[in-house]
Amino acid sequence: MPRKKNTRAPRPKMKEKEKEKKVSSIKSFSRLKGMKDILFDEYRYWELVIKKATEMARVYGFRRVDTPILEDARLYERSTGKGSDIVTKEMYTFVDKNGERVSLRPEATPSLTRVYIEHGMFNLPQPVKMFWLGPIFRHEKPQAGRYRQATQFDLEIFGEEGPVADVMLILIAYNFFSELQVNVQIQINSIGCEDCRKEYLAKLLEFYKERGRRSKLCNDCKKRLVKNPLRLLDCKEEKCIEAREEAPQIVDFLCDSCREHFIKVLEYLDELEINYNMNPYLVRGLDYYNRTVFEIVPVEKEEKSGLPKLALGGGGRYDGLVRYMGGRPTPACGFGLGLERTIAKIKENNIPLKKDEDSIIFLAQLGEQARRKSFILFEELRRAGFKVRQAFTKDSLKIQLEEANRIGAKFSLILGQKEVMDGTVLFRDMDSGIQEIINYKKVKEEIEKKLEKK
RNA sequence: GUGGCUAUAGUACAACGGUUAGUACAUCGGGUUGUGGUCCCGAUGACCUGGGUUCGACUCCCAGUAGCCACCCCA
Repeated sequence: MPRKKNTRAPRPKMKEKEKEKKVSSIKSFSRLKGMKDILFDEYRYWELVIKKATEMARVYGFRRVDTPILEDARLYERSTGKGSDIVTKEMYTFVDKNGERVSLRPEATPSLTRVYIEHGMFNLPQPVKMFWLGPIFRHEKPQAGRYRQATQFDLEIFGEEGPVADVMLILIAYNFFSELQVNVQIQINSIGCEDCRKEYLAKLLEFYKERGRRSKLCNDCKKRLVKNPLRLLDCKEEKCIEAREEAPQIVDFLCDSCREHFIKVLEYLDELEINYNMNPYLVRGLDYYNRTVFEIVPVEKEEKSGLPKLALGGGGRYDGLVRYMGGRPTPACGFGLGLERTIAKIKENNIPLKKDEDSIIFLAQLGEQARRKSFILFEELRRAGFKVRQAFTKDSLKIQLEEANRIGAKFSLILGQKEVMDGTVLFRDMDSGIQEIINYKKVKEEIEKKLEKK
């Protein structure tokens, strides 16, 4: 056949082109706002992070629990609480066919508390330590590090009152990040128990009501003064920050047992050499917290950051929740941390991922007979523990070798008509391009030998 | 919910008020019908939607939508 000249392909006639255009203008779908697809290479980061989370949880004796993504809306309204934005503004809530109000879970703790109660886990040896990992949903405006579907790694300890539990959680979270080479600091505070907080709140209100002070607050804070005065403390408005400087601090109002608890926590953290910062303004947005609250924030390398850093995780103690949700009085604490944000940090730090695999052996085939034989050989090698790859759907050797190259195969085994007849296999070293003929029956031994040499 | 920025092939970017909207990478094909990575040649493939200004808009204006970012809040 004569060589094709570089004649131009005839342009499609206008009509055809228009037709095509019509076809392609059919509405196509795209992701929902704030939702992300995780594709091929990206997934390697996920494997890394999930593996680390699993490992950390297991080492410290946490056992995995999964809960449904959909729950009774009231579960969250009661536990997370109407004082939180999560419930009032951000929850995905629907009415199902039976008229039940159901919600996509916005966080893990309520479900796990439900699990503890529903399955009578107070009958298990205490404490009960749960490891949970999965998607959560919050209907917010998406932004850097904020998605409507996010993934959390969450640990909860039920039935342990002592400060060791708080510390263990903080330690795990801290190690989790350290070992992923993400530099973090723990922001920590104690918001006391119901009793001491009551006293403190009274003082706090008194303080803010002093002459002129209230009028200086931002509008949100004026509302908070009535609804949720603790939250005055972590307002980011400059004037509110100014105002709080002189405000009474809750640590000064802790009752004896709360103070002792908090001090013990801090002592442990000192001994464990965990980088923490006692932050008297940290209060957290959920209703159920008491005593220890903490957040995990990234430590930036240079002074590149403005003050508000995205928290990578947060948690604390919620001793009253189990009872409040209808269970026996049970002390508890937990934390959740965001995997998307964690991965973003890992990427930011250019932490190299381990190479996918080395010493991949690619199996190429030519012709129907050879393909069948390759299938068998492939299974044999796979069972023998070799990292084999193939492209049996392809016919052309060229394309198969391209594939071998793309995935970084060390060697290719080529099996064609000729080799089938001779009972041999072509062995190709992908770096050098050197090939040799080896006996089909001795393939495994030969591969072993070659791999050792490398 | 409020505000800012952006919108061009699969991706990353150009350009222009006026016939064929460029480049790189990716993809596909060929040079090599049993040989990849390099090289060479070729091909496929895009102006977010609607309105306005204009003789003429991908370009200018407005709106919508989407994306990114910030505030709020949080993982």
